[in-house]
Amino acid sequence: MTSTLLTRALPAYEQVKAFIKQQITTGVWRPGDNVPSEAALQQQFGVSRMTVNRAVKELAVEGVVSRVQGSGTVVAQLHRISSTLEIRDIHDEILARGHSHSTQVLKVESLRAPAELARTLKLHTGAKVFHSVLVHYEDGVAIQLEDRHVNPAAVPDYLQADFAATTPTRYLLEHAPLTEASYSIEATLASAHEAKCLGLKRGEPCLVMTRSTVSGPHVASLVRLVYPGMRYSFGGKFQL
Amino acid sequence: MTSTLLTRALPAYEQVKAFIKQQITTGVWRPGDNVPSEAALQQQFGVSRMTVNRAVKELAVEGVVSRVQGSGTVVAQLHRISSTLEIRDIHDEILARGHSHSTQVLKVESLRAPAELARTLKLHTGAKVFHSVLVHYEDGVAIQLEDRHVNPAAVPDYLQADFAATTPTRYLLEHAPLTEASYSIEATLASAHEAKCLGLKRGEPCLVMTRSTVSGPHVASLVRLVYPGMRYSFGGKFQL
DNA sequence: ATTCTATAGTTGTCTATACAACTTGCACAA
DNA sequence: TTGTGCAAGTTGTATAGACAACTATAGAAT
Repeated sequence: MTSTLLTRALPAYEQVKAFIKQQITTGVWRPGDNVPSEAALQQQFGVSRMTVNRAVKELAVEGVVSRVQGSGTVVAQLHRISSTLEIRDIHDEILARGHSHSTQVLKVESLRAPAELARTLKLHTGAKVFHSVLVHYEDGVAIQLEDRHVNPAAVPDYLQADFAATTPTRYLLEHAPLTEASYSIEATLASAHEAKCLGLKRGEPCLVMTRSTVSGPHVASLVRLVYPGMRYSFGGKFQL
Repeated sequence: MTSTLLTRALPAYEQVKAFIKQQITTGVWRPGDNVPSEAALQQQFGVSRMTVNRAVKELAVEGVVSRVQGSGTVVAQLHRISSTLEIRDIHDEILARGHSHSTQVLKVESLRAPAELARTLKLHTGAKVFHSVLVHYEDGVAIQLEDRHVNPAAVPDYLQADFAATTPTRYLLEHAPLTEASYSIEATLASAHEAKCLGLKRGEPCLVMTRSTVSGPHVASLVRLVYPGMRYSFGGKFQL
């Protein structure tokens, strides 16, 4: 019986990537320095150019190096913390943490859009807009206030959904395929109403994520997610 | 003279990507559905398998589809907002916005690490640690309080730097090649001292980023960046 | 019924080659 | 001096083929 290798041989392109990353992390190559051309690396490693190309191209996608056609490859100036923020159902998210999720539906209604809301949803002022307000609980503790406006043109049956069984996020992902989204995160103080819903004292800090999603031709949804500042944080990691 | 095409023909692999994304955004293929095999797409588009492979592989990296060797490709369940958070010098960042940057150095010192700090820097309690506190101004308005602890083993000459001329971030990026970093963002209230430094009223909300960086074998730096909540936000965008 | 085996189908890696697209520097002409 | 064009070097795209690695399934053997 042959012994099993604990560390398998890395694919050739991974070895090239590892070499380049090592040169950078050890400070041999510094930001702005030239990286050898594909032809040079090809000779050095004895592999085909396509293999070298894959290695360097992937490093470019990761933001480690920067390439210019016709000119060459250099070590990137700024290192990116590439954090992938997922749009996922808070129901699944809480269950994945091994906790229980419950929802309180505060409001499900149809209303006429005031000017600013109409602008972000690309509708006319006074157009019909759906509106839902929910509080999500993790093991009985309020963790998110979800105040959402939905474009009826994109999701006509939104008001018929049962938000005790299906979260608005899930309903939207299933009924309005996502094509585009943008978000911003900021710190604010809880308003009286928000504090009451989340069980906070007035004046406690909150993390607020505002997110708008596009589905096909429509701006489908504009949502304001309020998290208790002391009980929630966004995090990420970067590794060269 | 030949007329210039405004929209150039897309590369073949981009056309394949566009087709797949279109099937998803129009709802023809839903999350969990099978994506045709590379052989099938190869026939459909009349291109080589490598070209199809590139297209689908890139979509997998982007999180649009999910692949399993031997099994096949399916439309990914959750769509990711992939936001790249850059570690960059706040000096450059402010200048890039066309504003002026100035710095006030509040503290540059060496101290003995208390237990918790020592733990995160992977040092012994009581070990020597460098400490710097600065306030950064954008057009004269305080925008960031930077409270930083640095591992002398990673950056021995940190205290000799002139932080009026070079920001700590820049100094560290140049003297301690970055290999790893992790961060977390949360909302808190400004402490009395922080409020004073940033020119806020006590009790105003702040966005706090805590970040630790690794350079080679050392945990190089632990920094706490406090932003006035009303004047700063993190944002990002996703596009299928 | 259960387990094993062969096989077909799928994705992962790699090669050798070719041409296109772009940048840069240099020689040369106006 | 200025600009034009050329050549060399570099990255971008694409092909046809090959084998490896893995999965799922159907059929054979136990």
